[in-house]
Amino acid sequence: MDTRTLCLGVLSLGEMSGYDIKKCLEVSFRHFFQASYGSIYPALAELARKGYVRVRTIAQEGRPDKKVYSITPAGLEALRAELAGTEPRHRVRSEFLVLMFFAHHLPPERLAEVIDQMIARWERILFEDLAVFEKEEEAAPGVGDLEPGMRFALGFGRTVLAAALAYVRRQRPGLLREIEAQRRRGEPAPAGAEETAGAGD
Amino acid sequence: MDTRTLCLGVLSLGEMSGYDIKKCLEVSFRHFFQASYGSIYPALAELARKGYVRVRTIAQEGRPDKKVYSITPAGLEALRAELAGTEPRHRVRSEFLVLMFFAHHLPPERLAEVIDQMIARWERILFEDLAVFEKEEEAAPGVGDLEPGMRFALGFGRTVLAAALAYVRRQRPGLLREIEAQRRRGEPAPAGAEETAGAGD
DNA sequence: GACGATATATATCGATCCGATATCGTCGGG
DNA sequence: CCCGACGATATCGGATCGATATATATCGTC
Repeated sequence: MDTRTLCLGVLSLGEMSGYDIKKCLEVSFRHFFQASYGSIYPALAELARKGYVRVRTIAQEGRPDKKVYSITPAGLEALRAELAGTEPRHRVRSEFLVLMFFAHHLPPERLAEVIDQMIARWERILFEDLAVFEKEEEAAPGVGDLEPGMRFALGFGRTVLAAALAYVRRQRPGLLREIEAQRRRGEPAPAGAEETAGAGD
Repeated sequence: MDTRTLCLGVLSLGEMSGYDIKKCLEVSFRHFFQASYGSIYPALAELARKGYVRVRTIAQEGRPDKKVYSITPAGLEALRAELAGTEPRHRVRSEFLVLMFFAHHLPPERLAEVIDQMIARWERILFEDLAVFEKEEEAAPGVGDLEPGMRFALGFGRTVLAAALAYVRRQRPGLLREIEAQRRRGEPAPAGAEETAGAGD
C-alpha cells in the first residue's frame, strides 16, 4: 500500500493538512500502520498533481502557511479503486522477538529489562490509548460514530495486544530462569570481555 | 535492527551461504522479521570487509560459485554488543487492517474475499508451519534442541496468530452484515462504474 | 523574566530496505 | 519435450524511515 492511498483514505474523513494527517495516523493507525513526514509530504504533492486533492493555502503569521487538503470526487474514485485492488498483507517487524530468539546471547539483566520494557509499553497502549473501547457500547464519546470497519480494526489491535501481553507475562519467569541456569552452567560466554574460548568445535 | 546484525545472528547458528540465510529466515523468522536478497548480499559483503565473517568459495558447475560464510570471534563479539544495545521495537504494517478500516469503501463481495484470504493464510501458517509446536514437549524433531528464547519467539507467534484468527472468525459475520445493510441503505457508492453520483452531500 | 521544552507546520536528505529482475544451468512432472 | 521450480549470486529503481532544518508561540519553572 502506497502512502498516497493512505493519505487519500485519511482525507476521506475530512480536510486536513499534512501535519494533521500525521497526527491522525498516530492516534488511529499507530498499531497497524505508520507513515512519516518524509513520505506524507511528497505523497500530497503527487496527489495534488493528479487532481485527487484540492489545496487551500491559509496564510499564517510566524509559521509556515498551512496547506489544507481536501479530497476531490476523482480522488474518492481513485481511493476506492486502489482499495479494491489492494491485496491484503500483514507483516510484523519485531526487533523484540529477534532479541528473544537470540536471548542466549544477551546478559540476563538486559533480557529482563527488555521484556519489562515491552510489557510496560504494551500496557500503556492497551489501557490508555485503546481503553476508549472497553465497554463495546456507549463507552467513550465518538466510538459509536465509527464505521463498523474502524471498530473492527481497533478491536483487532486490542485483542491481539492483549494476547501478546498475556503470553509475555506468562512466559517471563520461565524464560529468565532457563537463561540464568544456562549462564550459570557457563555454556556461552556473555557479551563483553572474554577472548572467545575456542575449545569445542 | 540492521540486516547485518540479523545475518550475524543467523550465522551464529552455523555456516551458511546467502541463499541459505534467506531460506533460514523464511522458515524461522517469517512471522516477525523479513529480509530480502537486496539487503542480505550487501550485508554479507560489508560483514566480510569488517572481518566479522569468513568466506569460503566453493566452485560449482552450471551455477554461480557458492560462497559459504562463517562467523568469526570478532563477529560473535560484535553480534552480542549489537544485540545488547538494540532497543526492542515491535511494529505491524498491515494493509489488511487498513482495508478493514476503510471497509465502507469496499464492495461487500471484495470485503468477504479479503477476510477469507486472511483466514486461509493464517490457518495455513498456524497448522502447517507452526504445527511443529503443538505438544509443548517432545513433539517434533528438533524442537527440544531449540534455545529457550527461540521457543519463546515461536510460541509468541503461535499465540498471537491464534488470537488474531479467532478474532477475525468471530467478527466476520457481524461486520459483513453491517456493511451490507449500510450498502442497502445506499449510503456511500461502491467502487466501479458510476460517475460520482453527487446527489446527497 | 530568562530558559528550555513542546507544539505547529512544511520540507528535504541520506541511509536503508523491498521487490523485481537478470543470469543460467539442472532436475522433475505433465 | 517443454515448462516451471530450484539453486545461487547480484543489482537497480523506487519507496520509506528517521533525522534534521527553519521559525515562532506558548507554557511551565526556577
